[in-house]
Amino acid sequence: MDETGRPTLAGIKLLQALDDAELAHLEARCRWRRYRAGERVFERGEKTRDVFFITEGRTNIVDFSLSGREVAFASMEAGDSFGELAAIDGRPRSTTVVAAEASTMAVLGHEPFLDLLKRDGATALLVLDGLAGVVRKSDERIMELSTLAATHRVYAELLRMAKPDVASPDLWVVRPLPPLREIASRVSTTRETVARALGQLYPSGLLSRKGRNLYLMDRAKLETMIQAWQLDTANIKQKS
Amino acid sequence: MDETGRPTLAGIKLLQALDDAELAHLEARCRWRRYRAGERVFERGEKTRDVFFITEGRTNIVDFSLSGREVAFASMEAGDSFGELAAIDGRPRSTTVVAAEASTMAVLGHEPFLDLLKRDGATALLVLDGLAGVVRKSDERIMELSTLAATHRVYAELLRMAKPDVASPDLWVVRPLPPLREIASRVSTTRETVARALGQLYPSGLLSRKGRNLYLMDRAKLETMIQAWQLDTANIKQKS
DNA sequence: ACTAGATTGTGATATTGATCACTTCAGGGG
DNA sequence: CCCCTGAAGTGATCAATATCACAATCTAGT
Repeated sequence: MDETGRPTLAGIKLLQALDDAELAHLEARCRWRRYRAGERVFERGEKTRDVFFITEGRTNIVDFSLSGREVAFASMEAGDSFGELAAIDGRPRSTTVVAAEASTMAVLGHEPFLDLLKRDGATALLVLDGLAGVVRKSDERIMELSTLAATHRVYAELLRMAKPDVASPDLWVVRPLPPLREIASRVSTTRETVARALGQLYPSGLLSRKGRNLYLMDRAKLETMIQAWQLDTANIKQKS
Repeated sequence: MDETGRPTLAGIKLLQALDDAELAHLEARCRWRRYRAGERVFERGEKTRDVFFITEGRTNIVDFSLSGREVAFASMEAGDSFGELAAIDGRPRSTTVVAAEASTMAVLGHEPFLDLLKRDGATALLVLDGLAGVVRKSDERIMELSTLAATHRVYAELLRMAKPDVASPDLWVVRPLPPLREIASRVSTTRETVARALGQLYPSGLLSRKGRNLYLMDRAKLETMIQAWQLDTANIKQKS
C-alpha cells in the first residue's frame, strides 16, 4: 500500500524490473479485488486466464481428488503472484486457489500480461525464474513421494517449515504449528499419521511441543535420520 | 539435418520463432556433441548451465534416491530441449540426463541463451509455455502419487503411452512396450507390481499382449476403472 | 541354431499406513 | 464459566505393496 492506504503493485516480486511509469501503466489495467478467508479465487478446470498479484493476505493452491482428499501445492503471500500458467498457455486452470485469510489482490487480464512479457525481457526472465523454482520444488516433491515413507515425509516437511529460534543458536522452531491436517495434505498422508510421526519423536527429546510452537531440538540429527533410513534399505540390498 | 547431412537447429521447437538470420547467429554460438547410448549428459548437483537442443536421438531425465531407486521424470526426443532450468536460475542441476540412444545435440552456453530470451519476446514465450507444460505435468503426477494406488498409476501410465491403432478404430496400442522396469520408474513402483497389474487385466480381455505390443481393447473402460476406484472409497466414506 | 544375459511371471512374507472409532483436549463466545 | 466445535492422540484392523527368491521366457549376438 502507498502512503494514502491505497494498494499498489510496488511490492510485487515479479514486477521488480519495472520503473514507476511502467508500473503505473500496468496498474491502470488491473482490477482490484478483496477475498474473504476461505473464498475461492478460481477452481480447477475453469477457463479464466487472469494473473493475480497479492498485496495483502495469503492463499493456498490446492487440488482435490475425486474422493475428496485435499492435496496442497503451495501457499502464496503478499508480494507473490499466481495464475501465470493459464495466462501463458491458455489451458484450463490446473489447480484451485483458496484465500487462507482475508486478502487483497490485483487482477490482470492475460493480454496485458503477455504483452508485458513480450515487451520486457527482464520481467520475462523474472517469470521464467519463478517457474523454474516451481519445477524444482515439484521434482523434489515427486522424489520424496517416490522414495520416502510417509513418516519421513512428515519429518522432511518439518525441516522445511522450521526457522532458527530468535534466542537460542541451534534451536529451530515451527511457529505457529499449523493444524496437522494441513501438514498431512502437504506431504500426502493422513492427519493420524502425522500425529503418530510426531508422537514417535517426543520421547527421544528430538522434538518438543509447547502450545502452537514445535521445537526441533537437534535439526542435524533429524536430517540424518531421513537419509539414514534410505541408506539402511540400500545396505540391506547390497548385503544380499 | 540439412541437405548436406550436417545437423541444424531448424527443427528445434523452442526456436521456431527465429528467422534464418537469427538461427544462423545462434548456431554459430553452439557446440555440437554426440552421445553414445547410456552416456550421461549431466548429473544432478553439477553447476554447469548449458542448454541442450536434441537434433537426433532420445534422452531420459531421471533422478536416483540414496538407496539407488530410479525415478523417471521425462523423456525427450529430437526437436526437444532441456537444461533450461539451470541456465535460467543458475542453480545446480536438479536432475540427471542420460542418453537413451545414440544422440546428437547442440550445446549452448547460458549467456547467449539468456541474451536471446531478453531480446526476443516470442522465444521467451515459447520457453515459458514449455515450462508451464512441465509444471502442469508435475502437478498431475503429484496428484496421482497422492491419490492413486500403485496398480492404478500403472493403468494411468498405459493410457498415456497408448496410441490409436493404425488399422482398427477404437483399438489402442502401446508399441513398443518398454521394459516393465521403466514403466515402474515412471509411476514410482516396482517392476513386480507392474507385472501383476498387467496380469490382472489379461483374463478380463481388457489388455492383450503380442510380443512387444500391448493392446488396450477398451480404452474407455480402463479410464472408468481408475475413477471408479476413487469413487468407491468416497462412497464408503459418505455412508459412515 | 544356441547360449548368455536380460526380462518377465509369480509365490510367500512382512510392514506400512489408511481407515474407523473413540476419548481427550483447547479455546473462544455466550 | 461452561458449552461446543475443531484439533489431537491412540488403539484395532486390514488391505496394498515392497521385498525376496525362483522359475520360465525372450532376444541378441556369434
